[in-house]
Amino acid sequence: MADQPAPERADAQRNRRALLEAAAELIDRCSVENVTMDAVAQRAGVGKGTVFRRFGSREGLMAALLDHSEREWQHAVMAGPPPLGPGAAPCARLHAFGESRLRLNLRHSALIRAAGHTGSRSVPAASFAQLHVRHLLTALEVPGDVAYLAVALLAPLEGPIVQQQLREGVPIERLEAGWHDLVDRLVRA
Amino acid sequence: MADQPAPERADAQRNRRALLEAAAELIDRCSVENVTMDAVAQRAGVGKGTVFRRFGSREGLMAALLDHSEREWQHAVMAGPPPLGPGAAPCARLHAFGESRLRLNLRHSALIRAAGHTGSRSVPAASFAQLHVRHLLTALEVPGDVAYLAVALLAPLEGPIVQQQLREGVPIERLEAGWHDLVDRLVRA
DNA sequence: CGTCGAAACGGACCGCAGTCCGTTTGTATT
DNA sequence: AATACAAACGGACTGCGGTCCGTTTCGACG
Repeated sequence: MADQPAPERADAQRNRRALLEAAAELIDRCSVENVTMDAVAQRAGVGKGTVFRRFGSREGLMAALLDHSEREWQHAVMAGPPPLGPGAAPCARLHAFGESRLRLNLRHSALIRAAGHTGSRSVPAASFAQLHVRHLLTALEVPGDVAYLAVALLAPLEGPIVQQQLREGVPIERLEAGWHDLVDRLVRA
Repeated sequence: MADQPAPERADAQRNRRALLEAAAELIDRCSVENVTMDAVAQRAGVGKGTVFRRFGSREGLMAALLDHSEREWQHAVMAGPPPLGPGAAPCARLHAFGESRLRLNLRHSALIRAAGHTGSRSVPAASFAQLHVRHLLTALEVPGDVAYLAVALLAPLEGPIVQQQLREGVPIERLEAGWHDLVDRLVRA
């Protein structure tokens, strides 16, 4: 099999990198929501049309940015040190996984919001988290609809829900405790 | 204690109703995302500024619309026929509750998206659902952090998550089965 | 090295959310 | 009923996301 049908022209690739870099820089200077597409285009030295050609929409651009961080995290999960990475017992990994995911979703919450539904959890490297949890649950011999259980476990870690709770004054330690408790209850069958 | 500091002027109240009605009508004619604020204002026979004065933003308007349906549902839960309403055993009510909530979130998904974070679950009649589940869990003598458990149970019923699963081809019956299964596992302690 | 087609580019242009401020209207008071 | 003031109104205006299309550039091939 060949690669994707179109290997992408050289200037296009250069522009994409320039745009991502420009966006990242602008975002860390002012906040995510204050970065305009025009500003990104200008800083990258390209026309506005180019930005939209590459990323489709503002959400698309943010999603691309997210994707990068997400990949690093995926690497930490699949090849990093235990207990998050391989080498620890499935149960310990599951506990560590939730904690890590919780913090990740929190750290990127602004970006996640800006990425909307085009975000990491839709198409691309999509439900990596889901697959991983599912895998761990299987290893733990948890019975039942493991795929659904994975979704259900992950759901309360999502950015919007976590943020809402923090806004209501729930301390983050309690959210972590909740996660661990939830895992314990479901793993015991 | 008196009412809210400002009882709201008569014309203001009239305009609010007109706007909500206009919005509802336009939404059911074309889809939610095709309804513009100008159109709503025009149909209600008021200026655009008035719309924003009343509802703050497009999201605010959508949230107000949602709020109405949400209240009806709340009434069904608190005073309607069993098993959703009072009169059934707590366990049966909890099962019925999730199913009903799932369908509700699905039915209003477009509106929920349009209402963004200003939506029902933030400030106004806020986490009614959460309180109710918490109440039922307490009645069932489920031990632990019941407030967190309520959030965790509700999370996988949220619009975005449900829609994502449907998009992946999961049939809705499986989501319902997942809910019932989850409840069973958590209630057994 | 010259030619050619496809892909990328850029920026003028459009529609809509949201703001601003001068004007109008409702209501409390005497 | 007249007055006065706060609150509501309306629509011109701004800024940004997104589109469109004529022009430029890449790179494959002879």
